[in-house]
Amino acid sequence: MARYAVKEAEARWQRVWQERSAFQTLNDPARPKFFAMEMFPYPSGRIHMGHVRNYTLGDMVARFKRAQGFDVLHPMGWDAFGLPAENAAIQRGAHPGDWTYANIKAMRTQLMSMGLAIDWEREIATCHPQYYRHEQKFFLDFLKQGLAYRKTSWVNWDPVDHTVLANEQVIDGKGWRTGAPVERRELAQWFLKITAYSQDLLDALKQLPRWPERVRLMQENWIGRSEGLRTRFVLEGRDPTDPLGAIDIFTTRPDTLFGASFVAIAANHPLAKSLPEDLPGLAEFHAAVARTGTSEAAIETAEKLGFDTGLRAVHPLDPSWTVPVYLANFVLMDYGTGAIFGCPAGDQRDLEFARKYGLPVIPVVRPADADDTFTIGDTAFTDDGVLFNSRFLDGLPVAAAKARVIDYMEAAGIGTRTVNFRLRDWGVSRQRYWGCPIPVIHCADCGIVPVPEDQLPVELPHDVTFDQPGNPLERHPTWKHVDCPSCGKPARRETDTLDTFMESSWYFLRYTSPRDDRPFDPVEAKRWLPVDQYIGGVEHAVLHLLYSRFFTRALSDCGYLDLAEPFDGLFTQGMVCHETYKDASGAWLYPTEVEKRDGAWVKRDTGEAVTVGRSEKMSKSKHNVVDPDEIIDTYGADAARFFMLSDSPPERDLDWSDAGIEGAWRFVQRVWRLADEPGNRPYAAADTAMPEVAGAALDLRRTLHKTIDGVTQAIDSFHFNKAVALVRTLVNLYEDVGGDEAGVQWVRREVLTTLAVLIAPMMPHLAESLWERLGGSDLVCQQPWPIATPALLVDDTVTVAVQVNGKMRGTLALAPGADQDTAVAAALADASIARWLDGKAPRKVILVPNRLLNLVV
RNA sequence: GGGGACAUGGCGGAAUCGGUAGACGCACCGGACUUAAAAUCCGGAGGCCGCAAGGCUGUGGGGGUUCGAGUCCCCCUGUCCCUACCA
Repeated sequence: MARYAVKEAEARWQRVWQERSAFQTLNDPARPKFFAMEMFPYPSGRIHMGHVRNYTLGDMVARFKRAQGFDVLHPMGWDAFGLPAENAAIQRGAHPGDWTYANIKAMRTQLMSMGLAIDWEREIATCHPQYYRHEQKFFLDFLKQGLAYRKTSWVNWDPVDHTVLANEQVIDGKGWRTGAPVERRELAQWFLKITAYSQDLLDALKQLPRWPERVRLMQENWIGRSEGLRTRFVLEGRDPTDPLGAIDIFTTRPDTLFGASFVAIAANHPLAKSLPEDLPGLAEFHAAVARTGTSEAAIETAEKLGFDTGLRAVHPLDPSWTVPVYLANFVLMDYGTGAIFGCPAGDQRDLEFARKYGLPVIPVVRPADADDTFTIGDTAFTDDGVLFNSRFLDGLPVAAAKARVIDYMEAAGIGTRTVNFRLRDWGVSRQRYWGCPIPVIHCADCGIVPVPEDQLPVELPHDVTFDQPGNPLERHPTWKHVDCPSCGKPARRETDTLDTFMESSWYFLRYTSPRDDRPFDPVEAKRWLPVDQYIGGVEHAVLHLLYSRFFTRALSDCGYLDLAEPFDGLFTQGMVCHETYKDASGAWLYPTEVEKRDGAWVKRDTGEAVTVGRSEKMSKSKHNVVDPDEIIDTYGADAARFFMLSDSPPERDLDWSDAGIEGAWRFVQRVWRLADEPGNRPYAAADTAMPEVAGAALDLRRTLHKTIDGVTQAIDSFHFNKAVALVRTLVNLYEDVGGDEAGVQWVRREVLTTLAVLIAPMMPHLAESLWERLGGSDLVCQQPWPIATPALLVDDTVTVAVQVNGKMRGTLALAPGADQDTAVAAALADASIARWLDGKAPRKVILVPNRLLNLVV
């Protein structure tokens, strides 16, 4: 039996598509536009299964929309700056630029072998000066608009290598390369004022109905709007007008002010920095803080530590009441004012702190059904309740007490109702080489001087070395030494580069006119944006997507465009997982190193027993990866794509398995045989007039049109696995219908030609081969999407489920739309149903037309 | 620590609005073809009881609402993702 020669066919169609520029953006204003975009890859060197899934999903949408008549923009590019290129330079001696461009070349070839309907003429790489020069211009605009500024913040510092480490490079508090305990250091860095848009970024989430609910929720919580009170605790014996004479605090629980037992400030609060360094225990406290990483998880899970400064602060509502002032490692300078008041009775963290340092616990809110003898044990009371021990707030519920105390304090001029956001400004400085240079110059006399726009781009120097740790830009003999553009005296270039999230915050704009001298052509951007369908991993749910939303607003405010939201539709795909394997020594094994022999997993070469672990996200560290190249080489791109679309819904994790890809491959072969080997299932020649279609032929035809309808809806709603199931069901029925009457033959041709178009977004190469074999004109990727005939979507009879007292007792075949009396009569006439009624008449009847009949006796 | 999700046969999943649970596929079992195997084709199957007809039971665990719950509500358990310098 002749197999479908997958490799030859796929290579041939890819060549044909390229020769005919089949996927070039049409730029046809008569058609509605559709911007389909997947998250662009980091050029690591080889595509992985996550990429295959992402681009398969995107290609499905792009090809489907193209068939539906849209002018589709479906581009590809490279998120080409980043840490791995520098690691490669350190480990292998390769230049980050050379390494990156070689990787792009290799990965482009791999992506092309997937047969994606991409307009490759719009390809971009963010490490190219023609890309990042525009980003530098944006930075200068942000600087002018006050959206970029400098301040100090903490970084992870490796004391041996003398370099800044990414959170990822800190493992159990130690530097990944040196193993030395990481220290926190304060460094002056560049920030973008994303907080200027906090409220707008929050409000606009409501206008993104085509985003997953969970992503909107995560962003909402990330922005973290909270309403509360800002007030101050004056330090005992100090002048309240002195900047260090009082502590400003923000609280969302002003109702619990009468339960205050301490004030806590961040370790890097200005007041903390003003303390005498020789206070006993202070150095130890700071050392402990410095040992904690800078990540949120590290800070929040660290043991709560405090240091009593010996200072006392006066309660804002009672001049005779003072509380101690502590430094605390859980108070963050970036949130609110960097200082809190502690009410142990109403906050679990405060309670633990109070117990640890022997501070009083004054209960101020009690459950509504408790009396004033209510006390706090080892759990703070954080629910709604009634105020007590709280003077003029006594007896009020929490919400009323909040309003009352804020009103009182505003009237007295000792507090302000304030909105606070958890969102912090975006730190964009990186002390690294392989990123976009920040276009400013530091001059001893003039301060920070922007690089004049006619001198952009500030290009990275190519001649850098990675033989010693730290930023090569710092060590470069000449690069950073420039004359001040303002006064002409010797000055120093900024050696920090930009966070790589900067490049991904505007690449969708560049795609609309990738070779323009400007960042983008405003006319093109206006036509194409927003992106109609953006597809990528849920791991980007907060950061990348929020930064892009901010960037679009910031660019609009700088006059580049008039748009707030860059992504109209968002889809977040699940991860690709695979079983894990370990040998007896606990070393991870690659799937290619193991095999199943007599029902047990063993190492392929030695036969040694292998432990099979649960399926986890494919990762190099656990070796549970499958190489897409090998899969495409063995089974073809169509089978790989079809498997990616089968079974698992796109938003869920997908388990890669050999059995799954083999099943997909078998289906490719099976579909091909339908057309190539008609055998006892002959189909009509092209242009045959329609004969009478009845019986099995009509059933098949009805199924075809239901399939068209179902597949269309399934693709529209991202239920690609259901689209696949419908296609398979159609093929199953096709194979079940025998005979060679004219009607059957005619319907067979209708099914096959329609099938070619329906599967084209899933298995584009097979679809072309099928189309060609059937004698279709042009290419199947140029065919319009089929439309179901409504009359063929309804059946002669419907199956109605019959329940007695809510239990399934049988089914009835009824005419569509049969009324209650007809249905009940039919049920009573059916002995297998009637016997459950015990001869009684139904007391209540529930009919769901065409679906269900429930008789209650 | 905080935030977000998920849980249905041996496995991945389907069930559009609260209305026939298990579509479709994988694995498995039996059969055909073959010297044999592969491929292909035909048939079977949630579990328990039963020769069968059929019955009972069943969507992580516990409770509730309803004529009817995988779906809605409350509580619990487990797993995964994100947590601001990985991208």
